[in-house]
Amino acid sequence: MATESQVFQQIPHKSLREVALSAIRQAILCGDIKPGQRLLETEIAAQLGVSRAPVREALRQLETEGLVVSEPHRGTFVIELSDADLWEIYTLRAAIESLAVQIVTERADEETLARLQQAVDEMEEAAQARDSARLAALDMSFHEMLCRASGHSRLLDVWLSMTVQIRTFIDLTNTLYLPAEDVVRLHAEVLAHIRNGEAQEAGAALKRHILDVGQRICQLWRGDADN
Amino acid sequence: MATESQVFQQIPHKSLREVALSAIRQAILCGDIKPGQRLLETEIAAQLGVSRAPVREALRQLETEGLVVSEPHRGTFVIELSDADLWEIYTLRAAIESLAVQIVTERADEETLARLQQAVDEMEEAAQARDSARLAALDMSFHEMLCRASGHSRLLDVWLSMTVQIRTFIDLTNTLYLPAEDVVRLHAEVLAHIRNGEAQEAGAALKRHILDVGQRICQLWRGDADN
DNA sequence: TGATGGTATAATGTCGACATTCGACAGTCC
DNA sequence: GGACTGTCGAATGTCGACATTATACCATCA
Repeated sequence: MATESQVFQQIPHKSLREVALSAIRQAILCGDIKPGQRLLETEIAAQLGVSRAPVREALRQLETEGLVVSEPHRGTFVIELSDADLWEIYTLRAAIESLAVQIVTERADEETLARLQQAVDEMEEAAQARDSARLAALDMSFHEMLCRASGHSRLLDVWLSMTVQIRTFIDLTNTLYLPAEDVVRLHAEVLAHIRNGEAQEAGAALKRHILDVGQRICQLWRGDADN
Repeated sequence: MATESQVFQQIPHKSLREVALSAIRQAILCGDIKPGQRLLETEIAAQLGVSRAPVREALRQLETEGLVVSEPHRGTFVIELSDADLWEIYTLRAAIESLAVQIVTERADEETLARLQQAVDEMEEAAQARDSARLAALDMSFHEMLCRASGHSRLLDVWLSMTVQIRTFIDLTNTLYLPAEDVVRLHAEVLAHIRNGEAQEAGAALKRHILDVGQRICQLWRGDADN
């Protein structure tokens, strides 16, 4: 390279497949397409103004991501989550996030700690302001930060897949499953363990927290199912 | 149904995409296609006697499975694993298999226990017969059984993805990374904990075992890299 | 001699059309 | 009237062809 430093950022080269992928995923997560609903390749292609080929490839990818299921010659459908699925997702999240926080504890740099601390601080504010939507968003953000900070790309992939599946079920960033004070306290607790270098304790605390939320969501699901 | 019992077995309805998927995956795992090697859609399609469409979809699926990577307009390549990748895979395996064995401990039925016991018994035989290939295969089989017995489909998916990636690197069923006696002993230990209902201990033992093997493989990789 | 620019080639990205298959509906027979 | 069977429409599965783009090679020029 003749240029001494990075001057230009890479120009984003988006294929139609990637565009279709994002569009469909967002439509599902926004709730524009509901769980169980059928995804018509022809219609999606027509709406996006592209041919069926990139749409098909995007659907295949969404299938391996676990957002949709498809049956041969029958079509592709948005997943419907049972309580067994919720159990799977939350137990898996508990296991991998526990690993993530242990890794973070062992390698945490100042910047990461500062960002986690900032999230907790903002949680505190949101809790006092009774802004539960913001609090829920910060909650998710804290967990995602942990997974990213672990530098464990496969762990992050699994985490993203699980949370995306959950989002088809409910908008996690808008609902709280714990009293606001508890949310703040539990995350502050984990962060304290990270600061103290207590990897085991941090992992255990986070695991308990996630399993607890999972149980509450399962209970809520059963309550909804009665309707 | 007019027929009283099942007379005909289901006709296996395999789409060309699935056929291509299996064929390519097996070719990679068998070592016919080596890590880093380019996968030409046209050539694969020609060899399989199909068009490029199902081959492309199969490659996309292999990509999300983590077996290949593809760059826009450049092509698709078999993954090459660095020591960082091996570290990711083994730490993740340790975390999820630990979860799997805890679940199995809590719900193990007699049949599952019997099959696990049989695997350990056969390990014992293989160890005494100095049949390391068979021992390695039984080892993998034991771990896979645990993941299947957990009834946790997402956990199993992640496990399969990780082990498939590892197999592009080395044929796990043909190489041993521990003395034969240790292999038998460690698995027998885990099984004993399962029988005793000691979920925590079973999980911890399995986690140690996997991380240990992971470290050995990483060391081996560094040794190989010097060549 | 080295760097720059153009060109050829080959692979991927995308498209429209045809083949295959599934589900529903109507017709027929008992 | 009920159950089986044949037909029809629509969506998916597959194909071959064209468009786009990256790479290698070669000619040109300072």
